[in-house]
Amino acid sequence: MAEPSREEMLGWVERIAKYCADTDGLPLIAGRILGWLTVCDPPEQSAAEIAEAIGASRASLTTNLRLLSSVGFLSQLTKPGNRTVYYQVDDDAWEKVVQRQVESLTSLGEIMRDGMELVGGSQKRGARIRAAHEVFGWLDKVFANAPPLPSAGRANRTQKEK
Amino acid sequence: MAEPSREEMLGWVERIAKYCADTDGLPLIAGRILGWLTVCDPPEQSAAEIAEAIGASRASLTTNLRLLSSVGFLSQLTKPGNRTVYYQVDDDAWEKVVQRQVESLTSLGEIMRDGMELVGGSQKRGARIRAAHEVFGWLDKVFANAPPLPSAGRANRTQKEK
DNA sequence: CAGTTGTTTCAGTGAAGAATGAAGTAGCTA
DNA sequence: TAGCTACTTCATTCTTCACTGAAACAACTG
Repeated sequence: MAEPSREEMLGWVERIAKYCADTDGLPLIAGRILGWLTVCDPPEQSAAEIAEAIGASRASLTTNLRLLSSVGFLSQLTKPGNRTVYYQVDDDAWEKVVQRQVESLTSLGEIMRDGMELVGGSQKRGARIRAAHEVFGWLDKVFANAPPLPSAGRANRTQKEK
Repeated sequence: MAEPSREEMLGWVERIAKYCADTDGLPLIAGRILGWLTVCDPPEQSAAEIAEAIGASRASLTTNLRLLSSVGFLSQLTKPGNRTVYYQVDDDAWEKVVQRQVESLTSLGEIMRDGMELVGGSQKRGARIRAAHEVFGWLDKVFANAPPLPSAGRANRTQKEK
């Protein structure tokens, strides 16, 4: 298996960044960081290295690394006798992305439930919202029947590497 | 069942609008329109009526009504001997919202597949992206096992009311 | 042909926020 | 203590975009 070229990797990173920006409202640079850290070698990288790779300023890196860490997508890693902080993506970062999307749908379902209560689902005027509400009932069912997430099998060995 | 007060309705509309703006990147006013049309009485309303209800300018209404129509969330309705155009939400508008979210996740899954191909999922450096990829495999399975959408039962009787 | 009504276009305003350079801070080394 | 080096904060620039008022437009009525 040939090593991927830097260009190929950056192309892929850019797709990820675009996705994050478009659908998650994340800053472009945050998306690039996330993308880069999922394919780079080695997995842990300093802010400076990342900045160089994706072509962003250090200041931006500070801001966005904090953002990603606070949401729990990244973990930090320090090495003895070295002031540099290394960052790496959590193994289940992307799972969190998915979970967040699913949860947001769930919350929309709750709003619909409230709406139905508000206008009375049985009346004529409730037809539209009743249709909407059914969709979320369907969604609930889909996830109720779902197999457990893959991460359930993986212990949370992220972070701790004693 | 008591009629909901205008205030209650507007409060609910605002929740919907916030959701749409936050997670779908829709303009606030578009979200308000969508929300209002989901609970208003009667279901079909003129641009002027909507503008009055949600407190927006007619110009904004034009813009956002076109936006919502182009995405297929609204349908238009005219009455003989009346120049006014009435708008109403499609019965499956909210289903489309859900579908769009799901599709966006699917597309993310494709990006991950490409990424794994890029770095080689078997190598050490592929551990992170392999974990990500598994999540999307899981997602696929979840929807593969899913019951059909409720709209499959409902004929598309929107639009046509002969 | 005027007059009325409903809708659309257009240019402008304001606000939000991404990204940066430069200055500042903190920790290690000699 | 002086001098690096890694990182952070701050103030600023720049862009984007929702929203609006005013004017233009189109269709119908008498």
